[in-house]
Amino acid sequence: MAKRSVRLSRDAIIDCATALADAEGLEAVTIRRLAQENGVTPMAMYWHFNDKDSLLDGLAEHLIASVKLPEPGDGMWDEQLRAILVAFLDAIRPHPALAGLALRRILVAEPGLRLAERVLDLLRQAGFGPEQAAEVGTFLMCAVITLVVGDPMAAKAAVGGDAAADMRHKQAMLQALEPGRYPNLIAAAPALVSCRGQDDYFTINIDLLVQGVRGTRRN
Amino acid sequence: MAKRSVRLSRDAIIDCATALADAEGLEAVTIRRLAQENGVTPMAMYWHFNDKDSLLDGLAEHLIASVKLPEPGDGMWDEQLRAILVAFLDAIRPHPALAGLALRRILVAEPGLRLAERVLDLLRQAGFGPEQAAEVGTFLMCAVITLVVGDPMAAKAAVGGDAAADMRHKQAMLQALEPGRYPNLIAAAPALVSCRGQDDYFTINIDLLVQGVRGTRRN
DNA sequence: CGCACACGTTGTACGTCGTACAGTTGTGGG
DNA sequence: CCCACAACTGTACGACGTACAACGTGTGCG
Repeated sequence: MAKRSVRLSRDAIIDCATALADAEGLEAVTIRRLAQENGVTPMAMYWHFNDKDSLLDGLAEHLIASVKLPEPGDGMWDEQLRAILVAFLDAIRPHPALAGLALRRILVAEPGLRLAERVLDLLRQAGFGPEQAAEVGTFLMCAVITLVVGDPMAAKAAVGGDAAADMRHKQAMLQALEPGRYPNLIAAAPALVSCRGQDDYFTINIDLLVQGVRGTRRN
Repeated sequence: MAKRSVRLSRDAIIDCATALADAEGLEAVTIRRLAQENGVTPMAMYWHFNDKDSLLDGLAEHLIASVKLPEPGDGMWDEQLRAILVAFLDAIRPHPALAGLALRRILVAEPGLRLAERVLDLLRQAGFGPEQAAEVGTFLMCAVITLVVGDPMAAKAAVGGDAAADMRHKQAMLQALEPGRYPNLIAAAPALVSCRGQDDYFTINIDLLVQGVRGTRRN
């Protein structure tokens, strides 16, 4: 594709990999493909990254670094918590193929540490002890990531996989179930196949999480 | 390893793959490895499964089928909902390496359909409309799965990866952060590295989810 | 009793992946 | 000018999923 202008840089590779993942899914992000995309030999990648896993570390860090944390402000703790979760969500939503990488990588780089620190701080304000704040905070961040990775758009890339046709097919399958046994599935079929990726889905479930924290705290 | 006694069966392969994933992680579950484990040629697998993806479908279905759904009983909807989420959690906790497979496969086989139907039914009882029940129900099941996949035990298999040493190292790293910037991370360091996989973590966050549903419903 | 045939399995081969190891260049500071 | 070192190339290996065709074998029918 593109011949490199002067030199290759770690950041350029990460940007390229991010674009590639957005366009064709995470499985398209391959050492060889990235090299080709930059007009370079596969082994050239290993100058900038120790191995593929550290490339993925870099991708996750870059993704988490794009979170626009709101100022520590003065609102209620629950409003601030929602704002942080929404900021996190907004950052990862454009990159559903990469979101899963962050699941086990939040605490490995500085941007994730800042995010986690803010979340823990608010949970402490809400009355949680250090251990419970750790447990709830860990889950909250993982849950936000899960909101994004379930997106069916992440599966569109596979050899021209037609996502729309797939969804139509799935909905038809649900509505063809035995009405006696699965009335709710049939009634909810359109929403079940399309809800992920829709604004409603994100707002109602972020709400659920914040309400859950309110209902779980000790004071 | 093991020579097959008489013949190979789809179920035997799935059981073998499950055990393999539990022992060495999902990345050890490979067509060739499975064949070798059963004293058979790799291509023999393709008689029982179309391709690797349908093998993974089978693994996910088998996992979801192991959920011991409580009887539709007569308690409050929130108690019943918790019971179902706990049943789901209990089924997938022994197999953290496989849990992630279920994320996008709940609605593809019968056991997942039954689980989803029950969840939707209870959400309708709680006052949600069909669309909202679909959105919340989808998220609830994904969230329970997320509780399990974050487990650090899933990363132990890689070439003799010493999970305990890894956790000690991570905790030391957290506690070595600048105290001025990351006080909460430092205070919660022990819990942050060990909370996943502990009973507290699961119960408090299942609680959070149920409380969240209560706080989000319309009536 | 024997034979055909489908079921289950084998053998070989191809293309892709990550990456080890050693060699080669281009460029900037002495 | 030159040379050291950062950046990159070339070749090779083993593992992966799997296409395709050939092979053995147990079972049911004549």
